[in-house]
Amino acid sequence: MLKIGEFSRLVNVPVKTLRYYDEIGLFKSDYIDEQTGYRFYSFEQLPRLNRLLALKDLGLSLSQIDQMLQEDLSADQLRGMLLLKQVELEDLARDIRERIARVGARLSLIETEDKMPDYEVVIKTVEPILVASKQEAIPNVETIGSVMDRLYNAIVGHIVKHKGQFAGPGLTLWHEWGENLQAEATLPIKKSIPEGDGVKVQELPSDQMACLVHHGGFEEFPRAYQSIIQWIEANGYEITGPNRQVHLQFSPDGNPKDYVTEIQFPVAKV
Amino acid sequence: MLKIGEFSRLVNVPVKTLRYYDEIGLFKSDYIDEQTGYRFYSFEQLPRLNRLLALKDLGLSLSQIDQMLQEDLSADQLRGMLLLKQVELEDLARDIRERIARVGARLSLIETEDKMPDYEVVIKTVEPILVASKQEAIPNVETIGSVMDRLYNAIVGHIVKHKGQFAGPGLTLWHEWGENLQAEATLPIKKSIPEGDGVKVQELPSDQMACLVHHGGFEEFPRAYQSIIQWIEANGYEITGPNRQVHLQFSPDGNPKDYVTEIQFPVAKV
DNA sequence: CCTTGACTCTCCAGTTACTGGAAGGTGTAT
DNA sequence: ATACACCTTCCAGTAACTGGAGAGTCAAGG
Repeated sequence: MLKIGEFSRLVNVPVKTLRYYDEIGLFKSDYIDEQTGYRFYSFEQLPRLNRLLALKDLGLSLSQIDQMLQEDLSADQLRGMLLLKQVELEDLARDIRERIARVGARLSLIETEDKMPDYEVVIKTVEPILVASKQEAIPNVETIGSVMDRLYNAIVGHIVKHKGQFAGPGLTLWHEWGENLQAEATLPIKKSIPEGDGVKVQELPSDQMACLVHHGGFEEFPRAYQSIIQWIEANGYEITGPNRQVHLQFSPDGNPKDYVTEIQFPVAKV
Repeated sequence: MLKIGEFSRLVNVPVKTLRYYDEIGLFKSDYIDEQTGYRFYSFEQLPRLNRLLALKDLGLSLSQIDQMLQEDLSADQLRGMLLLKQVELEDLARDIRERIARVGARLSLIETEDKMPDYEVVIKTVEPILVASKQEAIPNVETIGSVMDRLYNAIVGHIVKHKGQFAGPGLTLWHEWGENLQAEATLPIKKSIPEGDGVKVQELPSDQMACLVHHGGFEEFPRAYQSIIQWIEANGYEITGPNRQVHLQFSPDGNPKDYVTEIQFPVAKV
């Protein structure tokens, strides 16, 4: 019989921890002196504790270990739990590899700019959203403003006509870049309304998005776009669809300095 | 101005979490209505929150993030914190790889034996320990018992002669295997005593040990040795010195069934 | 105007696997 | 007798939330 301190030294487990395991019933002392309350441990307990430590070493939680230390567990059940843990660990390993890559990307940004990056890109999953939308080609860049005005006015008119309810800030989808630029103006609505007037009603799907918030007018967009695209490449994602501009703060006659726009690119891990 | 729920949806962060960040002062709401206590958030706060989320994504703790969000941090300080995090993550990644390997090793043990292994091997660091010892060659295996008896008796005699105090169970070191087997019997002592009678006094160094506890007589040792050596190989360690047998429970005239012996091999990661 | 339902508030408890400390009892060596 | 190491219980704290109770707020619909 060993006192807790002796046993602690033998197995290299802190006294506090042994008392804790005793308390939660995971590993009870062999015998307790009723007078003094002193715990006593025996050598016969070593195999159980060693198995416990070995399982802990694998990264199992104490409650899982508690289950696995039950005598009547079949080899198949043990196998199952270990396989599960293996998968879990591999997921974790992947997570950490990605994290290391992200830290590296940020470090190299700091190296080049000698400060934190101007734009922060975050990955988030957007909810599906019901919208009324209208699409049109943009012949050349100067006309963007007027085309968008026209599109949004048409949609607003259509929604009002059908007594639809608005459900949030408008967002613009950009379908094709380069020669034939296609913009789709959309307005979220609460309930479906009939289509017509060139206005479509659709549910934008839930998707994983790389997002960036831009404050200010549209003339500074190129830098923002460059940042987000650079980030997407540096972090091992690829663009999987049309990007969105969410007009969080916007009014056609407001001060462009106050505009707040979120740029979103649907992405997937390469 | 957005209510907490709207802001929560916008940034994809649970309301509870926003309140928590507010409470700990990491990310305060822009304005609080004094009547209702409602929190309100503004678009201007998005950059800070996005930076926060990006840093969290790197695996930094909230208090580290809090520091990094201070405006007046130099690029060098940022770099330092990120480099630190990088090292930490790489350590963690290594840990997890090893853990995956251990889970794999245990799974293959279960595959071959269809149950948990008989012996559990644990890695622990042993404390340095002062011992009186005597070494001798073992001409052939049959004589082990008598030689060990003689060695231990000699050491006990020497310690008693110098009024030394015993400090724990004896342990035997095995120096050379195969042709010329060398055994060193040792007894821990509290304070140093003079050498003599062929008895050496030395401090066994602290070391990382692969350990296994065996209950019963010596005739079952081969299986125990086989288990521990197999484990050491399967888990990517190598043996770096003489192994020890710690005689936790032993008396020359006792019942061998009650013996408890811990077998320890000093090891290092390959 | 009243009700309903969606939101919001604060406060408290629980999560994991311990760790630290206080206050008090026990065992052994000098 | 008195140190001193060791043991006991109980309470608090860790990190980053999450869940729930109980109560107040707001907008829409009847």
